[in-house]
Parts: sequence; structure tokens; C-alpha cells
Amino acid sequence: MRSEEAGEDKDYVQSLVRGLEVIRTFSQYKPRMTLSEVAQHAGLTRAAARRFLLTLVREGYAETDGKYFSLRPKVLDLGFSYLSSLPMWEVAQPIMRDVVNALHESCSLSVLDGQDIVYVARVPTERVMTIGLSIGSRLPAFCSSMGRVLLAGLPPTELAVFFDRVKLERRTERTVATMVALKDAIDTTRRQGWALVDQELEMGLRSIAVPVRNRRSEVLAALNVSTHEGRSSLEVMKTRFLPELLDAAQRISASLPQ
Amino acid sequence: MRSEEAGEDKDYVQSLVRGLEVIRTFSQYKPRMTLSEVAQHAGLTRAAARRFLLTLVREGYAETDGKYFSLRPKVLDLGFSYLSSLPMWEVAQPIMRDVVNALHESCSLSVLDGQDIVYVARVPTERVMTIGLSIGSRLPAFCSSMGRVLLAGLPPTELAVFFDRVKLERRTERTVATMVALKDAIDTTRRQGWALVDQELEMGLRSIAVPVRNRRSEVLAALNVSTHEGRSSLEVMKTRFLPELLDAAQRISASLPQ
DNA sequence: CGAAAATGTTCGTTATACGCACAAATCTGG
DNA sequence: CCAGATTTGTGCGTATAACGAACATTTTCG
Repeated sequence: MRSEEAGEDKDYVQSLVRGLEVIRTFSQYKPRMTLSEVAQHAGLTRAAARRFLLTLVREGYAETDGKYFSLRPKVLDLGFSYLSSLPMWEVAQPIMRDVVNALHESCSLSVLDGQDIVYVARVPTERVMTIGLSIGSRLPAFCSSMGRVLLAGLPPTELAVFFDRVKLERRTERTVATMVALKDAIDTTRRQGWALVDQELEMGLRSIAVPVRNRRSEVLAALNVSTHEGRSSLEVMKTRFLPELLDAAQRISASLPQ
Repeated sequence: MRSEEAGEDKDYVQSLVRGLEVIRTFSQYKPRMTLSEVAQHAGLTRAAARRFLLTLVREGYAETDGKYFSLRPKVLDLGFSYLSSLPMWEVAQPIMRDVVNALHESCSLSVLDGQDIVYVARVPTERVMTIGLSIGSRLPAFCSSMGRVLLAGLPPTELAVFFDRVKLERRTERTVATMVALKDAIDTTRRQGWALVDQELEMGLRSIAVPVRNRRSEVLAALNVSTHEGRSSLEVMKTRFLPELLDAAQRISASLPQ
């Protein structure tokens, strides 16, 4: 049953997409589901959902107790294929640990994916956000320091696409709320080479980020330190955090394979 | 073209399995590949590999520059479905950070998958292993402290399956090398409720682990602290690290949803 | 305990996915 | 710079993988 959404039908493997959708339906709120629940949430017929689930079980990606299905750690291999293919894989984490040792704040690395930043490495200290953050976590790019840095590093045409699609949904009263203000913030980030976001993502949360570049000066990822307003002033972030971050980013860049 | 390996052919979705295999072929050593390379490494015809790659690109899991294909961060969503469905998701990391603050050593959480442990959370400090470790990384269960703990918590029939398949491949001269010695180590672990592994996985590396249980006392995961032989004696690991770990594991267990 | 709901299974059908073969584009060595 | 080698793009006939409806069976629940 071809759908128009596929566009070029002849090179589209619908069964793969459906199977991936089955994996994606599992979540913190749906850690395990019956066959009918999976079918409903993944938008499949019960028979199709059953075939996908049984296939995932056979291949070790999922398991069942006879009634409920849940994912197995083998699914992490898929994400690990991506993580281990990152050029800064292997070198970033020790350098990030040095940052944490120096500043006693959480340090993270992320990349841009559509409207979001996605965490690819993290050395946590004090919990700084209400929600737990982990490799694979996503946050909106427009109101995060790493997002501002990644957006500032986009070629103009890609940035234009981002602006076309972004929805400026406030997370706090301080969240940037107009396109003019967002563009100005990104311009400022591009000019000064770093971004500082103060309580736009969550009240109390402050973070400062810098770009990690490859040898062609393209922005590959963003590196940040995040803290709580009660622990670090904006001044301390600029005078102590920023130099450490710039140094760490430079060290990561210098360690990249050619 | 049905293959005998599928067994129950009628409930097996071969296209899903092939597509997942395409994702899995990317790695640190093959961060990007041409179409023909993917076909070769994934064991597919060039036409099939092409359809899968184009489908992954369409859905945002991969990208291409017109010649080379590479994975995109959206693949991390798949692993994140699994991570976020873990019962200790959200509560483990802050507690692990407390452990790191108290002991100044790396703390990790892992689950068992076949012959391996798979890292599901990590608060790193000093780099303790030669290879970088991250969420999704795998290590052999038989010669790691977390592996010993997870194996000790297996029901007898599952442990028997593990013994049937395990290959005791030495990683150092100290690696346990006989089934008798391995079984004794696991029995000891079960009896004392923790495992200490000293330079079996890698020279210089020491780690101590305890089980994280649910309310029915089933072992869900293992929690460890790892250090270097030069930094911590075996005595310090037992007298300082172990109490902190037991306390942390208990706090994680107490925080699990019902 | 019976009705409702969920799951298992069969099977006819179709369209999904296949792979071969040829065209086109790219690369490389002389 | 060009010809041959290699790789990729694509069409298309075909096979069968995957589909889903319908019915059987099992499980759940009031």
C-alpha cells in the first residue's frame, strides 16, 4: 500500500521505516507494551506489528514475557554505530573530564539535528536540569547555548531553512520570543565565537558553549558547561568557564583524525 | 528469497533486519562509506543496499554528500527509546554523581546482553581504560566486575546457557581462564553480594560492582566504580568504595517506580 | 462463568522488494 | 587528456515477502 508520503516509491523500503517506528514507540512512559498497544501507537495493523515485534525479538532487539514486549540493550548498538563514527569519538571525553575537574560543573557535547540539539557526550556533575540528560537526549536548539553555537555555524541556506521552521515556544519568561531577537542572538554568537544562555531553557539554568571545529573550520559539534544561577555569576562564566571551554574545544579539534 | 536462518518464515520481516544491518555496519573505522562498501560490508546486493540507504536518508537517519553515506544523530533516538524505558532512568545518574563526588572515581551502570555487559549510564572521571567508554559500549561479562554481578543474579537456567556459550579469552595474564575458576568467582559474588575484578580486563584496571535490584529482588543492572591500581588499593576498594556503592544501589532501588 | 478483549494463525492477494542488465557517471593510470 | 575500469543510477520483469481480513483460540474481567 504505497503512500504518497514516500514520494519516490521505488527506492523506499517501507518495512524498514515501519520497523524503526516500532522501536521508537517505546519510551519512558511506555517501557513495555502489548501487541495491540504497539500496533496502535505505531499506526500499524495488529498483524504487521506482530511480525515486526517477533522479528525484533528473534534478532535480540526486543523481548517478550508472552504478553508484554520491551526493548533490549542491543538497540543501543544502533545508536553506538553513530556515536563511534563521530570524528571526535575517543578524544572528547577525557578533555571534557578535564573541564569538569577544573570548573566542577557539568560538561556536554552535542550536534544539531533539525530543530534540536542531540547530546553525544556528557560528563555530569551537579544535576542542573529538572529532567535527566543522557546521550541521545534532545533539547530545542533555538534556546540553548549549544544550539546557538551550532546554528551560528550553519551555512546561510541551512540557517534559513531552520528559521522557516522554528517555533519560538517559550520555556521560561526569558526565552527569546521573536525572530529578530533570535537572529540577533545568533549573529552575536557568530561574532564573539561563543554563546551564553541564561535561564531561557529552564529557570535557574545557565550555560555557555563554544564550537568544536574540524580542520576546515566547519562546526562539527558544540561543547558547553552548564551551571545554576546560584552557583556561578555571568561574570565568572565569561572569565573562568569560557577560557577553559575554548581551550578544550581547541584540544578536541587538534586531536581529530585528518 | 527466504533463508533457512529465519526459521519461522511467515513472521519474519527480512527487510527490517537488513536495514538494521545497514545501520550496524557503520563504525569508528567506517564512519562513512560508499554505496558499494555498504553493500559489501552488510552482505547485500548493491541495489538493495541502495534502497535501504536512500530510505534511511529520506527518514533522517543517514545523510549523503552524493557519494559517501554516514549516519545522522537521529539514529540515537533508537537507542534512546531503550534507555528511557529503563526503570532506573532518571534516578540513577544523580546518585552516581554522588558516588563520584565521594570517591573521585568513575562510576558506571550496565546491563547484561548475551556475553556482554552494555553501559547504560556513566559518570566518568579519570580515564581508566585504554578504550573510551560510553553509553552503548560493550565489554565481556565474564571478566568484568559488573558482569560477574549480573551473572550472579541470573536464574540457573540462563546462567547455564551463558556457560555453554562463553569463550574464556584472556585479556591479561590475570584473566580467569577456566570454567571452574569462573564459576567459583560467580559463586563468591553471589554469596558476598559484590564483585571485585583486579586487572583481568586490562592491566592496571580495578573495579568493584554491586547489583541494583527491583522490589522483587531481581537484579536489573550492575553499578560499579573503577580505578587504577596505582590509585586505590584493594583494601580501600573494600572499605571505602563498597559501602558507597551499596548505599547508592539501595538508593537507586528505593527510587524505582512501583 | 460467560462475554469481551486480546492474541494466534491461516491464507489468498498484492504490491513490496528484489536483482539483473544496461546506461550513465566518475575515477584513474598512462 | 583519453580510454578503460570502476562505480553508481535506473528501468523493469518477476518472485515472493509482507499484507490484512477473517476466523480460531486464549486470556481477561466483571
